[in-house]
Amino acid sequence: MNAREQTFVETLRANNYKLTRARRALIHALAGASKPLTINGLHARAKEIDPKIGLVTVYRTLELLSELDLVRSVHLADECHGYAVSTPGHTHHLICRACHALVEIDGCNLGAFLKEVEQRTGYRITGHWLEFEGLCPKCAEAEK
Amino acid sequence: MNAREQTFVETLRANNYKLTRARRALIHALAGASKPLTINGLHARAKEIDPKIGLVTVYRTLELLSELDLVRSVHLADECHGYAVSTPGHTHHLICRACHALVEIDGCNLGAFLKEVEQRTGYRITGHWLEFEGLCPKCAEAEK
DNA sequence: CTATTTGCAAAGTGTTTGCAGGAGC
DNA sequence: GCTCCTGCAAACACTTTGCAAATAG
Repeated sequence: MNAREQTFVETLRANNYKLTRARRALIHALAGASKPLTINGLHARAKEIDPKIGLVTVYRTLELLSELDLVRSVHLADECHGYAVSTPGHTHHLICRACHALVEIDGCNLGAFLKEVEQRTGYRITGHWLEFEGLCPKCAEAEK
Repeated sequence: MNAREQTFVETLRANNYKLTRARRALIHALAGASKPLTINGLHARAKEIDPKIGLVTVYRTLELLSELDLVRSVHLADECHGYAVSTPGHTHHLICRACHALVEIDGCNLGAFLKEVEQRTGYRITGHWLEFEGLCPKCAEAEK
């Protein structure tokens, strides 16, 4: 069990949620992922651990984990809904358009641009959402 | 017929697409909008002009207009798929979270940040997607 | 032992496809 | 007149809900 899984388990306990077979399986599937996965992808992975887990449970568990800020949903260009483990704080995502590997970008220096936009438009900006798409070193190499 | 509609019509013609009753209705619905609309919203608006227009045609026409870069899809926080008229070039969107009014932000000074991220990650970044959420002046006023 | 959680089945949404009739050029 | 486009219905995919049985604590 790695550090990520540890956090999941502790957070669930701290909030009085039971640690069931299905939840363990899904947590493991999530914690081991290096890229955002779709609901179906997660279901498939979780099934390897607990073959009985149903798709419905995946939906419900993701909703729960999402409320606890343990996972966060990512919008992929092609398929709208992906889920990835969330690291605390404000981050952005960089996703490889070939293999879908995901890197979290922390430290976001949009501040100045944001202020400029606020002045230009009169809006009060309360949030933003930034995603980068590109090629990871491996895929860039492979494409040559 | 305003300038936007003109562009729509010309682009369709230039690509050998027919200018049908349904397309006119949808174009009008789009061109008059100041905020991104959902499929259903567009369907409702288009129906005011051509009561016979079916939802299916809205889907198909939006797909077409999207291919021609005349509209672009926007991801709203709550409802995933919205469509807005696209102005040419690279822009970002600022959307009021209360009334959904949309402002296009042109001039995007992400360049430096982008380079930094490229160096940090080794990725070659080929695209990005930025959306701001906030309160427009009117709604900010109303909320007091 | 009790309350929560699960899995199944079924209902509900939103989107896409096949096809015959209708409209644009 | 010929082709492209539309509308309908039905198929399809994805997500949510109701409920009885299973299980964690």
